Amino acid sequence: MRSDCPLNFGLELFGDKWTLLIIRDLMFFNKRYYNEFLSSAEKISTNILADRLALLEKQGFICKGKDKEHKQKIVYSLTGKGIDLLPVIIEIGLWSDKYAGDLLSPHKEVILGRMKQDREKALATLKEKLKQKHL
Amino acid sequence: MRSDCPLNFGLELFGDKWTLLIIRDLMFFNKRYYNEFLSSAEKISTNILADRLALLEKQGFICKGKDKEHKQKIVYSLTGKGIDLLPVIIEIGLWSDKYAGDLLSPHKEVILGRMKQDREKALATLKEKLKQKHL
DNA sequence: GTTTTGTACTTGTTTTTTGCAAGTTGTTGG
DNA sequence: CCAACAACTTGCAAAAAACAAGTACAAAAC
Repeated sequence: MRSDCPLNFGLELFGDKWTLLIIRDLMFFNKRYYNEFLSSAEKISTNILADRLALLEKQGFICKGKDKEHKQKIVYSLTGKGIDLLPVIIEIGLWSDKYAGDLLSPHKEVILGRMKQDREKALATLKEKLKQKHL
Repeated sequence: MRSDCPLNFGLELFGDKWTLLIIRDLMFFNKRYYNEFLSSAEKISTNILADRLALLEKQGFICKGKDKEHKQKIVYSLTGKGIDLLPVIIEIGLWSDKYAGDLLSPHKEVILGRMKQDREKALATLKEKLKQKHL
């Protein structure tokens, strides 16, 4: 580690252009399989995806599971540590909503709109849903 | 841009290991000069610092000013767009506070403690102070 | 039951970014 | 005048990312 600063601690773990996008896919787009992450809009390359999934699992943000029906499939899901990144992701979203102008998807309002109305409640509701889906 | 997702928008601008640390130095450590950023705990290298300062200015997160007394010195300060990254930085800090265990500086509690007590008020107070110092 | 497809990767190569050391240009205090 | 300072720039080696292709094994199709 480069320092004992809390911000730096987080940045060393997920301060790059890809890691939080994988978490987002798990949180908001209900993606669970390798191929689903691969086909996201940002077009992550396969070696980077494999690398980040391994790192995320190693640090305990996500965990791997077996699929009952399809033995060859591996199911990825969030841990509590991963779910707790929700406020970080939401704040980045809110900042972008303020400064990106009309460059963003119109669908953003579904989530961000509620956050602007009542942040604490909207966060709590979303976190509960994530816990039910993932833990 | 890789996509029209709000999270991705933010990550393209400050999704790396260094950019937010410079913003942090401006926000919490009252750093204003090139050499001050250079001497932070994380030891950024000089070419990366120059590159990030140029990017941050280009995107309107910070602005360059002249120092009255010392003509050779350049003063960096935050814009409103930069100040609005405060919640993002705080959320990363709160997350780290929860998961880093005892790896973090004890000084963290000065800021993070108040955030846990009354987030909205603490954020508003800090933002006001930043506006007075920078704008 | 054998070929084909699907899924989760790995490997190799090129390009880009980072990290490190040193050099450059104008400033200023003595 | 001159050494130290401040804000960079430049050059090069190392690491990481992007791109293209290949592999191993399960399952579906024929």
